[in-house]
Amino acid sequence: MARRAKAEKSLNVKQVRDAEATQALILAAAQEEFAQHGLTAARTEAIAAKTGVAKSMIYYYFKDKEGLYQAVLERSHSNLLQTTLQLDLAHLSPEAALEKFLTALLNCVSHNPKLPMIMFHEAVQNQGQYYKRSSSLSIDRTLVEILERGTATGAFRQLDPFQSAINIMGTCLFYFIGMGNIKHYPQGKRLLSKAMLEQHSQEAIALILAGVRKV
Amino acid sequence: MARRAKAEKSLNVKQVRDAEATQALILAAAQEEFAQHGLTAARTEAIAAKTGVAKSMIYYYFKDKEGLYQAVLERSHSNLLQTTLQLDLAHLSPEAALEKFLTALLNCVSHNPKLPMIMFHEAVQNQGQYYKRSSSLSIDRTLVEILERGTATGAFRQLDPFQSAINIMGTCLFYFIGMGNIKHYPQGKRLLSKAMLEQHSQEAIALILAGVRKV
DNA sequence: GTCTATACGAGGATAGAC
DNA sequence: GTCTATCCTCGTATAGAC
Repeated sequence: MARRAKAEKSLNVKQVRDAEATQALILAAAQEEFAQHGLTAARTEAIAAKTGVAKSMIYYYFKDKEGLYQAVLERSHSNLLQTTLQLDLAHLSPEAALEKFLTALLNCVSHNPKLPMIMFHEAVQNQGQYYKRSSSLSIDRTLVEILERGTATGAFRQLDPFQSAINIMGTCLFYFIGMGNIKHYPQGKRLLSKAMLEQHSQEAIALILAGVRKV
Repeated sequence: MARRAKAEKSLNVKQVRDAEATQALILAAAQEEFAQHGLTAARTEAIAAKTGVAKSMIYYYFKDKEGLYQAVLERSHSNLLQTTLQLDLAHLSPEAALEKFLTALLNCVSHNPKLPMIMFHEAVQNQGQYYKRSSSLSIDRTLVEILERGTATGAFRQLDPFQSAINIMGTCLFYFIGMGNIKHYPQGKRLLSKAMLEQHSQEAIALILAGVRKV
């Protein structure tokens, strides 16, 4: 109970016997664990320890580890999915649309840096079998469409929209995925500080916009 | 024995009782397994099954799972490390140096598409604790130096070399990491076909060179 | 060097009290 | 809804024969 009270405090939750609060607690801890380890290597034990609730609550609310994983996956993607769908890019020029899209994307992941790690584990470990269901593919499709429009109007140079969409996503997301290796680079900056995240967004957008623009 | 003979044939190995051959067999299978699952989620059982040798041979040659992991990590990186060190970029213009570096990098990973997956399991799961030792940081340092030189001479636009190096690596490597998710995108192409790999290299280089060049 | 058989611990999942 | 205690499978690692 001491452990639970502490965990609750750090996450701004109060009641001691509240279904929703407990679920939220578990989901938050699970997101961290799955982000670092992926489905197979994640430990329900570790998740329970972080939340302060009993391990069995995971099974009570989510049936099994896989159920919890799918809940985390869906919850993590929904934010980004909502955001990109609400952008209303059709009336913008390709370049303006691209910049708006990238700003939204980078803002999302800056506020949820675990998301790229989760996506990555899902891609590599599970070959995207769960990702497939959670129709997050629409994010990529949005980007491809912007690029297609830009090459058609001549605003962008001749490029392959599909390949370029992948490479652009890489430019934005790699920072978060490679963090664990990057941080050993001899330079004292905290990669998740507000200043560094802001700088990363600006640098990524600048690189991409310059990279696609017609010369 | 039937299983072993088969595995040996597919990897062009012959003798039935040969220390080096067995080690190579295990290393090859382990690389695949670790690439997909990372250290913790990898199964020694699965590695043994792929090779056709008994599970206990892993422990005979590599002491334990972690020992095998480190051997795989070192072996996987050495190729890329060798290549980048031999490039002799100092006498080239920043732009030429960058193109040569990128070509070498993309060529390496195209021939060993598992490498980026291994690097990033290492980054995410293990926070780069093994990567750190295997002085592979020199690859990134090479790229940072090219960018520093380019901004100093005015060949490149004003950009942060450290941030840009990360983003550039992302442009090149994300394709391989995100493959599991990307392949579900509704388009019939095999991402690892020679044609697609070649196209990816060209698109990535084009995007990056255009992205850093002074306008 | 290679195999088979097995010990042993870790971790997913459940039972049942409160 | 939540906890404690427990079951049992899976997976690492070793022993020992060939």
